[in-house]
Amino acid sequence: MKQTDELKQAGLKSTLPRIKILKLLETTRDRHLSAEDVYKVMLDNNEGIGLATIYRVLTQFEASGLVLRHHFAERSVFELADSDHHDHMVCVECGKIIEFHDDTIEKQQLSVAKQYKFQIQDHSLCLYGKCENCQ
Amino acid sequence: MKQTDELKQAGLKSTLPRIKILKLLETTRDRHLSAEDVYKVMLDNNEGIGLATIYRVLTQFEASGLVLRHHFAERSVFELADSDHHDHMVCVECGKIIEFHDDTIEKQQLSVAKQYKFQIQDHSLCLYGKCENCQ
DNA sequence: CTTCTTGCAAATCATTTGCAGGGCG
DNA sequence: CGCCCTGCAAATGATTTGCAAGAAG
Repeated sequence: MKQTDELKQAGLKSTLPRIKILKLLETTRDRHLSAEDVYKVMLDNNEGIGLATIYRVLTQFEASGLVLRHHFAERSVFELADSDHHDHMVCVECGKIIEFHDDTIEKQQLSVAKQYKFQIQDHSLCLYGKCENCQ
Repeated sequence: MKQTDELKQAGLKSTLPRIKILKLLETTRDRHLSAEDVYKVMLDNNEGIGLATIYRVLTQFEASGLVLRHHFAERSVFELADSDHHDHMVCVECGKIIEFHDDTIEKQQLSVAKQYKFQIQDHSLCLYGKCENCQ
């Protein structure tokens, strides 16, 4: 059971809710799910996992580095943390999320921070607008 | 009375709460206030303005373009919308906010969006870390 | 006066926490 | 079998809304 090992590696006991949530995240790499989203899927599948557990597990996943948390549209969304760093474009029409990475921007951020003697720990860059289909 | 005119120009009836909130924002251009922040100031000044009104007024200000809303640290903060566009660095220790503008980053964002045929309406770039004093 | 606005309290929303019962190692 | 984990319900914190009383034009 792959997820079991991933959880152990992350320092988390392997339990049914955690395995199922991790599995879901792995099958939805192209999306970014909110706790509520995860909850709905679990409901549909009659997994009997409570919303509080989803929040707890996702927070634990974040703490252990398994997932990343973003704050789009005043709501937390999560994605697996095993891909390279990237920023996001969010379509305000359909909610589609496009990931991108741009070295020029990344480097320039460091440069700007240095100018202000600011020690960057993290950053979030999010472009809002309309994706190709919604224009 | 200057604020009265600004409100009318924005299409809002000039009322005492609105004038006072607008005035406060104008005297705190260097900061970014949350609804709660505004409320506390009003309380200290015995203005007798309810928190709900603050929220309503700030939302109306945003809708009319008078102020900008940001979502730092899972909480909405507002700033007058009359200055040039800039991005933010937020100190995770003391909450200090540093504004900056970088043309290279701005241009690169447009370029990236074009690559994905994404029509940018807005963007938010926020660097999190420690400011000079908190390192 | 008539309508838009406000204050207060109650209602929501997303998220967190307390607690008693359950499941993993 | 002990301790960590879970479900459920109640608690929170931020923000919104309903409604009757109050200001603005």
